[in-house]
Formats: sequence, C-alpha cells, structure tokens
Amino acid sequence: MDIQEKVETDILRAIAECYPGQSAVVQLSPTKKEFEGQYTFVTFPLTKVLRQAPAQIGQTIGAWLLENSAVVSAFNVVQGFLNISIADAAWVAVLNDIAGNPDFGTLPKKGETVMVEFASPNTNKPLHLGHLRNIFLGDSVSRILKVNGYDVVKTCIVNDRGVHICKSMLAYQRFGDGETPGSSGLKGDHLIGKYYVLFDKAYKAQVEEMVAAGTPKEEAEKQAPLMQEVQQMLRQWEQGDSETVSLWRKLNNWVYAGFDATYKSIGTSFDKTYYESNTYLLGKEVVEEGLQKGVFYKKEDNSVWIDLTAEGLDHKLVLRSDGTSVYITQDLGTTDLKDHDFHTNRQIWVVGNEQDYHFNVLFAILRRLGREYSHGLYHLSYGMVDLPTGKMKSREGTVVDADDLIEETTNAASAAADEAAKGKLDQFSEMEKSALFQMLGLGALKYYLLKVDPQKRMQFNPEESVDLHGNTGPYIQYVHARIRSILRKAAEMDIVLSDTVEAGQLDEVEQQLLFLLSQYPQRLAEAGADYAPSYIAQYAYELAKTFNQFYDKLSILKEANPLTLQTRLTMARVVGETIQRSMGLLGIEVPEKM
RNA sequence: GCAUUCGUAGCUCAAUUGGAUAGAGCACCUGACUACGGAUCAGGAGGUUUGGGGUUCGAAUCCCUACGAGUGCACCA
Repeated sequence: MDIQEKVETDILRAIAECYPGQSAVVQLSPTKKEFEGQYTFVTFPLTKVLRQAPAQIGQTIGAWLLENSAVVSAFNVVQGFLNISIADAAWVAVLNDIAGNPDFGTLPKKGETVMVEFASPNTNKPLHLGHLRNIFLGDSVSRILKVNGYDVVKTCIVNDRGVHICKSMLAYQRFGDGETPGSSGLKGDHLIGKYYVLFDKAYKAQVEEMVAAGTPKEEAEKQAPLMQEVQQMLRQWEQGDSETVSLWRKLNNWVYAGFDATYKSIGTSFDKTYYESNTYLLGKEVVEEGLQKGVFYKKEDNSVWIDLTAEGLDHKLVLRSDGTSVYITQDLGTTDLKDHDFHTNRQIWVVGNEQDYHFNVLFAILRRLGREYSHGLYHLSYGMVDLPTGKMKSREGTVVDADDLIEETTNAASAAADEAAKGKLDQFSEMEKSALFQMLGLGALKYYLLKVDPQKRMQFNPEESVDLHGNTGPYIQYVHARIRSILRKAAEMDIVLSDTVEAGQLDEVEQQLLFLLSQYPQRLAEAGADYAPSYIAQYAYELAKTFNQFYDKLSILKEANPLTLQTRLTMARVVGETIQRSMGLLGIEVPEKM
C-alpha cells in the first residue's frame, strides 16, 4: 500500500466524518523541511465549502487522523497548512515492501504501443551536439515509457535522399579519387561530411565569381554549374540511373556504418529504421482521400490545400501544382505507415522546436482526416544547445562534433577521475580502468544534457559537463559505488541481510530517505506522463544527496544494535538499487567501484 | 509585421503544475578526516523571480502590457 495514498484516503474519511455531506479533492505535497512532518495538506481550498477558518479545518482533520489513521503519528498546523508526520513503523513497512519487491518501480503493463522517433539524421554529415541531446532524450523517454508499462518501438527515420546527399556525392565524384573510410582512416560519416564541406566551398567560390562578373546573387546561386549538376544528379537518382544509385548506395553505407559506431558508443539502438528513399513517395493517396472527404481543396492550378484557420493555423499546401509531394505530404504517408506497421496507440517525435509549427499542422490534418491514432500524437519539442560562445553555426565551423565530444569528455573525465581516485583503482586492469572512465565520462555527458527541461534552450559548457562534483552524473555514480562497497564489506563481516526488518526508532534523515524511496513510482509515472527524463535526473540526485547525508550522520556497519544495523543496511541496499534503476532510465550505467 | 517559446542568485539549472520565508550545483568564504569510500558532509554569503498593472485567501506559475532573447512564417526538407 502506497503510504501517500493511504493518508489521502484517510483525509477523505476525516472530511466525510467531521463534515457530513461534504467532499473534496485531496492532494498532498511534501512538507517543507523547515517544518515537522512529511506530508502537507493545504486546507485553504476547503474554507468556502466547509465554511470554517483554514487553521480550524487543519486542526479538526489533524486530530481525527491522529485518532483514527494507522499511519499518522503526529500533526501540526501552521496557518492553513496541516503537516502530517508518519509513524516510524509505517516507514519500516514501506521499506520491507520495497526491499521484498524485485519489480519495484516497474508499473503494470498497459497493453499499449508507443512509437518513439528520434535521432533521424541526414546522411551528408556526422552527428553533432544537438543530435546528442535529441538521442539521449529519445532513448531515455523510451526507457521511461517501457517501465511505465508501454510496449515501446524505437524508430529512426534516415533522411538519405535529396539535394544534400547529392552534394556530397558530386564532390566525392569530383575530388574523391577513390578515397574510402579504410584508406583515409576516417569514419564513414566524417568522410562524407568532408566532401559536403568541399562541395560547399567550391560552390561558394563559383557563386562569388559569378557575382563578381555581374550576375545577381540569387540568380548566381541557382545558375552556378555545380548546383546545376547537383540538380541533374538528383534527377538521375530519381530515374534510377544505375551508376548514380550505386554511388549513392556506397556512400550512404559508409555513413550508416559511421552512425552505428556512434550509436553503439553511446549505448542506444533502434527497433526499426525507415529510409526516406523508401517513403518519400508516400502520402499521395492520403491527399486523394482528403480530397474525397472534402477535407482538402484544389486550386485552379491543381495544387491541393487545407484550410486550418479554424485551428488558429493557416492554409497549408499538401500537394504541388505539378502533382509532386512536399515535406508534409511525405509525413502524412509515413505516419500512416508507422501506425500500419505497429498499431500505435501513441507516436512521439523527438524533434527540435524549430518544427513546432510543422507538427501542429501535421497533427491537425490527421485529426481532420479522422485518423483514430491522431489523439496519441505528440511532438517532444526541445530547445537548441548553445555554447558559452553563442550559437552553434555550421557555416562558422562552431558545430561540436558528437564523436569528438564523446572522446574529449571521456578523456577529461579520465584525468579527473584518476586524480580523484587516489590509488583506489590500483588493482584495476587497464581495460577495467578505461571501461570505468568511459562510464563516468558518458554518465557526466548524458546527465548534463538530460537534467534540463527539454523545452528549454540550454547552454553547454564543456568544463561543467565533465565535472564530478555537485549535481552531476558522477556524483550519483559515486554514491552507488559507495553503497556497493558497504554491502561487500558487510558480506565480508558475515552479516546476512534478513528478509524483513523490524521497526525501531528512525532518525529524521532516515525518514526522509524512506519518503524519497516511496516516491519513486510516482515520479516515474509523472516522468512518463510528461515525457520528462529531467524529473528522473532530479530524483536520482535528491536520493543520492540524501543518502550521503544519512551516511555522514549515522553508522551502518558500526551500529551496535543488530536490528538497527539490519534496517540501515537494507536501506542502503534499496537506495543503491533505486539509484541504479533511475540512472538506467537515463541510459547511464553505475559502477561497483570507482 | 504576424505566430510561437522563453526571461528565476555572478554563472548553470530547480521549484511536485496556483501554496508556507523561491531551492540546488558551480564559483567565493568558514568548519569536519586515527575513514562503514573525504570523488564526502556541515555552515556562511548571494533574490524587488526583466519592468509595470490585474485576477484571489495566496502568483515565478494564470490574464493584460512594455522591454529583451530564440524559433517559425516556401509549390525547401
């Protein structure tokens, strides 16, 4: 039995008995630490219904609870706030519940399928810092939804066709000289990125030359020979020209291998990958359907539109006058396809907030078309990542490459961790050490990017991101290592953990720790409902910090009273497991030793 | 210009969705190691929540307004 629910139902009973005929919505909040108690009930909203002063209502309900509730041990009323203390025996019962439940924090199966789309890169350049925020978010949200009881399908839509990849292809054809990832020692995605940059350089030079010769800039950008050739190449690709297609295939495969290496290094994967080269023609039959249903209308020039002014949006083109698709046409078709493939109850897109409007339009259209799944569509929109020096701009070369960043982060974390370990890792092999440092570096990076509310634009400070102290991944990882060390030591001392512990008197910090543990399922549910890894990050930090306070204030293995020792050791074990679970939801591993 | 998101300590972020005296970390200052792991803990200082109005028992949160920042407004993707 969840202790908070118990108190809430007891308050409802109190209201029913003390104020016959009245009822209210009861919601508890944690008590602020300067007051005594663990749960606070705010009585102000009841004053009108019950026609009594807030403090008096608090007093009445508090007294009733003390008399009749099995879990309430004390109460105090400050202004209209009723602060409730929970009996130590009830806390110990909570601990026993959690300790005996191997599935603690895994919510029951819901029998619903959620598809989470993230990463979704273009194949003309390597991944960068912005992609990392995207991927960590998508990966973490997938994990959170899974333990919330959903069947989760992680998916990635690879934008593998179009002008951008033709640019790399053309530059490669022109300047490549048969270079391969093997011959250059470059990862495939980096190699192709190199040619994309080369194209851009050569193209710009051409445009400048033409402008200097008197061509207007806009005109020059269209007419430049390189751009013409790219357009030609795109047409050849669309016609299935075998030479073009085989070049395209070769280069894209290099890129995929590069991406896969990056995904592997950060510990993510996809259940299903869609390629735009297969899906870019989808959606035209949806347009037909919309016309038939009268949802879309056709203009004289044969272009097809939808009027979304009723939704506060605009008129939107869904098919060009020449009958070809636009971006949103394709998305209409792909969304249908995803639903067809997996019977989704929900579809989530992890995509930057510059596409907010696009998704509003997409969802509105699908609702108009009467898609059953349309009410489960959600755009998990996130803000850009800025550098201390300002925005990342690819033109100015200030983009932070993902692979470089991961390597630098790991190196920086290694140096700092090696220093901090003060010889504790002496018996580690070089392999063990490097695995540990990788775990810490990646933990620092992921935690840094995930602890912030996704919606907000955030700043990435390279030095702070590898910090081991304070509100960081490694701080939390450290607490886990510490707990494991205590448990190893207990085993060496032949202390056997009993299945259940007995109630004794608890210290304030122990009550606080148990309170936090009991909150885990609720936080998990909230994180799932709001698609918010930041809630979990915040929680893990609070739990780790509170454990450190507990550890500093009270003895565990040195405790003379064997019953108290059992209780504390069990608490340590459960906190360690809960930290491991929480961090696992962020895609962060925790070490046995560090 | 229109739409939209945001503005909280010197810096980076919280604030359980309208609740108490707005909390953490970093940086700064002071204290705690014959240690169950000091990669830690305790304490100090730091705020007119961008400004102004409103709604109510109560506002960082909701409404209006001004200012500042981002993003979007293609028969591009």
